[in-house]
Amino acid sequence: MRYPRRVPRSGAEARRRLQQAALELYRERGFDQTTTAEIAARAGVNERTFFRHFPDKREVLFDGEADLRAALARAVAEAPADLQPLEILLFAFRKVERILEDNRPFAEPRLHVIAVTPALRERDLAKTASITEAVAEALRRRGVTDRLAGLAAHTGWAAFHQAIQSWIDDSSQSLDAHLLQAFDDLRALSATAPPAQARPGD
Amino acid sequence: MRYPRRVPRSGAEARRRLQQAALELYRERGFDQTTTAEIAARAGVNERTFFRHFPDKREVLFDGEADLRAALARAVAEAPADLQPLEILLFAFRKVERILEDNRPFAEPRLHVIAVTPALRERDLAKTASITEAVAEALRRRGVTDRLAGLAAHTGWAAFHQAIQSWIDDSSQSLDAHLLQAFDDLRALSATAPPAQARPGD
DNA sequence: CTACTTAGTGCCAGTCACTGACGTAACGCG
DNA sequence: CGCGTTACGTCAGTGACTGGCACTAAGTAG
Repeated sequence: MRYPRRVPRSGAEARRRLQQAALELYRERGFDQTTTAEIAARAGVNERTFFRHFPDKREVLFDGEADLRAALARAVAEAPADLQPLEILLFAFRKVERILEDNRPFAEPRLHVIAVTPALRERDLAKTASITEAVAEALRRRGVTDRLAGLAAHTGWAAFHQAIQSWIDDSSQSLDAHLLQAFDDLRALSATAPPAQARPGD
Repeated sequence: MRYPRRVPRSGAEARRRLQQAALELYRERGFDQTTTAEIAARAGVNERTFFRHFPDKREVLFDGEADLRAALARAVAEAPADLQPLEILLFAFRKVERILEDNRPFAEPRLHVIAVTPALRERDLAKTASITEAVAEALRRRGVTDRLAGLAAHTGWAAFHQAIQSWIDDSSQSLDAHLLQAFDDLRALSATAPPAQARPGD
């Protein structure tokens, strides 16, 4: 009787409850000190149901990354044709900022838990890599050279990541402002790039 | 009696045997289809001993990353004083190339297993992040701005990583040649960086 | 040669993440 | 109302990982 009868058996409902319960417990007593059984209990479902909705204990905090990835890939594809690789990325990041800004109430505690939990940081890095690869692929579809696409995606994401961190630390400015700042930094960095060198193979 | 009596009880010995056995089994039947008990059995030790040498089933393939991290940090610290951030990194990467080149016989199958195993790719990304952070810290110690250091480390590592991939795919050229190529690409990318923009906050 | 110390190991019991199989309750539809 | 589909509960397992304790092979001091 732990499951409210009035609630329709929607699946999405249990899913949301599990995510909420997991985030709460991870914050209260830490990721390692939380069992999947406890999460399920707080969400009012069976432990088995937890694993029907999420492949593992970590993934419960990483829902929606697929959406971000898809949105970024689409934004890259739709960017104006006359832009250079990094300009395309700046355009794309600015276009998906809203997804993060609207999600801040959930995103902030989530980022905190991830930051203090090695296992979750690992998963976060994997998600980042997945997104970066999707962005690189989107760039290639626009005709950007193979090697250059991967490099640009990594570099651009580094700036984006930098912006998000600054935004979390200093919410007095918008994420957009932090993003533009980060790309300015990137420009400064580029200005100090090492000069071309003679290669042994040449 | 599975443990040869002539072999001194050195610890390092068992450690090496476990690494070898793990790599073999992961290649033969896959990471997920291999149990830690099987690894221990092939190495001629108890399963418990496996976990005394390695914190988990993955880490057995990631020994030595700490050495690479330390070597890179040292190389960054010892780079000529008049270099710019990315020049410092190129200098540092060229200095530690040998570590990878000497290890190729072990590194190649290892990279293959990692490439086809999601769980191992995750751990690999975590190691990469750890190294990147150490490099950024080393840059900061040289007086590089906080934000710039992280950005430079990420960007530089992206080039290094790119070089390693190219090197694995095409061993006809040295790792050094691939590395110089990657940094040339980086320079080309920099040349197309988006121009400074007016920021709302200004 | 003995006693003491230290490191590396074997063995055992236990927790917990995760899975497969099977039965059941809640819908959606004709 | 019957009926298929979907989400869920229950149970029995496998395997990664841990703590505790005893044992054995060194080295070291006396």
